[in-house]
Amino acid sequence: MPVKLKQLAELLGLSQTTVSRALNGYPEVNAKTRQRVLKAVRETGYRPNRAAQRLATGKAYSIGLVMPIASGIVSDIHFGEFLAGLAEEAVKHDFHFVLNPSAPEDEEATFRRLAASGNVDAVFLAHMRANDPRIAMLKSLSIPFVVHGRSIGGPKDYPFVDIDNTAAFYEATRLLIQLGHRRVALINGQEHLAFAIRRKKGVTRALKDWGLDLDETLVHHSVMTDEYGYRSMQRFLEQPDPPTAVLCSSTVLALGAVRAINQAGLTVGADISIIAHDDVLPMLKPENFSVPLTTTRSSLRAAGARIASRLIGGILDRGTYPDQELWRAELIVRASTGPAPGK
Amino acid sequence: MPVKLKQLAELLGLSQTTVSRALNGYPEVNAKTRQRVLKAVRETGYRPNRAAQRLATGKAYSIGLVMPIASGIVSDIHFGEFLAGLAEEAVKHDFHFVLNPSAPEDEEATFRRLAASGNVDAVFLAHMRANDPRIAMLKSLSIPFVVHGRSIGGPKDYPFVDIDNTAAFYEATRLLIQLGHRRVALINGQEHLAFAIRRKKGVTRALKDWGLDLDETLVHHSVMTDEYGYRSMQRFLEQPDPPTAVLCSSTVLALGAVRAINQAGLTVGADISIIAHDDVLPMLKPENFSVPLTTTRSSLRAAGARIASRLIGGILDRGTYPDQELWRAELIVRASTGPAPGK
DNA sequence: AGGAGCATCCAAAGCGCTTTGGGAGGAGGC
DNA sequence: GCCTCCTCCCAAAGCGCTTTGGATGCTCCT
Repeated sequence: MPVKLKQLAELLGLSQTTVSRALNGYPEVNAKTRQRVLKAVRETGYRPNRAAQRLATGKAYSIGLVMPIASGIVSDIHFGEFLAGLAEEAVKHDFHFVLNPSAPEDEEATFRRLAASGNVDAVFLAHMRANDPRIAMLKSLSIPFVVHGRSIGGPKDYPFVDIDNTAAFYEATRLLIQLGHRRVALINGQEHLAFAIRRKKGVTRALKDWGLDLDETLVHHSVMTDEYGYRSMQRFLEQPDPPTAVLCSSTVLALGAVRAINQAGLTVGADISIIAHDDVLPMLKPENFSVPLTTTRSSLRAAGARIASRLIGGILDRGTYPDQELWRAELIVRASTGPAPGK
Repeated sequence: MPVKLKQLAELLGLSQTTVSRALNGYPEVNAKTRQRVLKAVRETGYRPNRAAQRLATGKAYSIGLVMPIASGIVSDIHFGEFLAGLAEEAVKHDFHFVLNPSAPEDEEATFRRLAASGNVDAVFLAHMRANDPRIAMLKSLSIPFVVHGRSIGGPKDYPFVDIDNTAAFYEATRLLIQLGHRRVALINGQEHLAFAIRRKKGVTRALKDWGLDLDETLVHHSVMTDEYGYRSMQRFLEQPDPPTAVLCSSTVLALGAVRAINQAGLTVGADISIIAHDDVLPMLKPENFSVPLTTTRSSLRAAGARIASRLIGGILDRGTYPDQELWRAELIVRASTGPAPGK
């Protein structure tokens, strides 16, 4: 039988009120008293009963998740990794999840139901598209949220955590150009997703800054699986004037691309340079590729943890966070990039 | 402001006790009264406050999930699909999840903490191995659980939902034999997993029943990704006496296998027959393969939903379920299977 | 006729926290 | 020396449900 607040108060010769206030950081309690309370908590192993807190405060201490289920959609490896980050942080604070599988067309209704149910204090949003209507919707539901990624166009004032995709792919492309590459290909995520749009923009801009153009036939958009990486690369190589370098939006895509390259009898890093974005998936480390992969790195799990942290912080009124965070990806050079052939 | 039990009771001219009992199916309430109550609930849209129920009953109304995070491990597509099934059912009953990411070596501690926290009423267990120690552990923690899959060896009396992997692959193999195939290969899941062991057993047994042997060089175990399906098939085809038929433990593996076959200039269903196990992944339908795939089918999402259903039923003391369920997979013949070449 | 026994309902006591509305006592101002 | 104003603490009232321990009639038996 776990110790309860009442017992703790008796033990300390204090009222429940004071103990509760000491624990929740209210100012009207003597510093010395607070110390005594905290010490007693440590010794007794007291943990407040979440059910009681929920009832008393009206907070749900849980966060809502709408997980997309549909044919084309990413219930993929990236989602799992992100979820792990979210959960890692949530479990520390004893937060629950309400998982709502939802077909894309029902998503709005799902969010609405979720907000109305009172079962969650906050939600998070991902897979941002251009002019994503869900941001305005969540605002109108007036439920706290944090977006993973950013929309393009539409309202600007919403909380998000994103990486600077444009900059990351700009820098990656710049490196390739500096190495002498002139024909650069891009194997990207699905065309409607904001991150894919930005990455393409980064590539385009870098090429332009050096007086080059992005050849549209060297750009493929698809679900980010091994399979599509392979197919895309294969088609690039079939072209009369194949690229000497390729950027991949995921190491998963790169896996397929590398296979296609090898199969064509070419060597990664010599005949074809490759840079991939690395979400730091534990099962697919760029350094373990037969030719270690040059990458733009930013941990998906860390993003999940950060978003959970911000959501939870907001709910508990603790800590202050910047509203909009744009993380820089690190450009890590390994062996898959080299001078363009013939330079 | 949602309507509460008290208001509902006043509205009906009844006590809270009676209304509560009417809603929770207690016998000491007149049938007519119960009907009145239910009608009022429908009209007012009353929904009991979960926080209050949690506090009053001591139940958590939530189920615990330990999600494996580690290099080799499946935070893969199959997990997402299963999770969707779980969540689909849970959301119907207003159940929450407590997601615990955990490295395999910490799993025991995680379960222990989870059970002790009182945050969950039940947990579920997956990725069964032979002699899986976690079953005994969960029993000793005396927290309700349902296993997805079955162990091999060890205690027999625990609740599970599994498919009859042995039978499924026995029947698939039998079909191949009847079609004249004699050299049959198997691209399986990881060797230590119970389902993989059983599937191999099914193949072995079928071959044996027809006086044939399973050639160990025609059996590969790996994580079930496209990539490994491709590699395995490629290696089979390089053999001096390649198989004329291959069984895959997942459509994901089959995807790679098919690619390897095509690339070798062979035709699926004519030169090489292929049967895959189909978990009914929305993004990978066997009927959409260039040559539609013959499969043993059993929906992973349905299994998730069923397990959630059983866990929730157990918590609410509602409904009775068989303790151990062994589902039969359906063998669905499509175009990827045909007579062995030269027959 | 007098209970026993059942069916049906109710008042009130929790569940374990947070929060409201003071109250005691000492410091400081005049 | 009196009043005001903090500082620090407390008692008690919820939060919205479930459940205990009766109460009240009625039927049925003997």
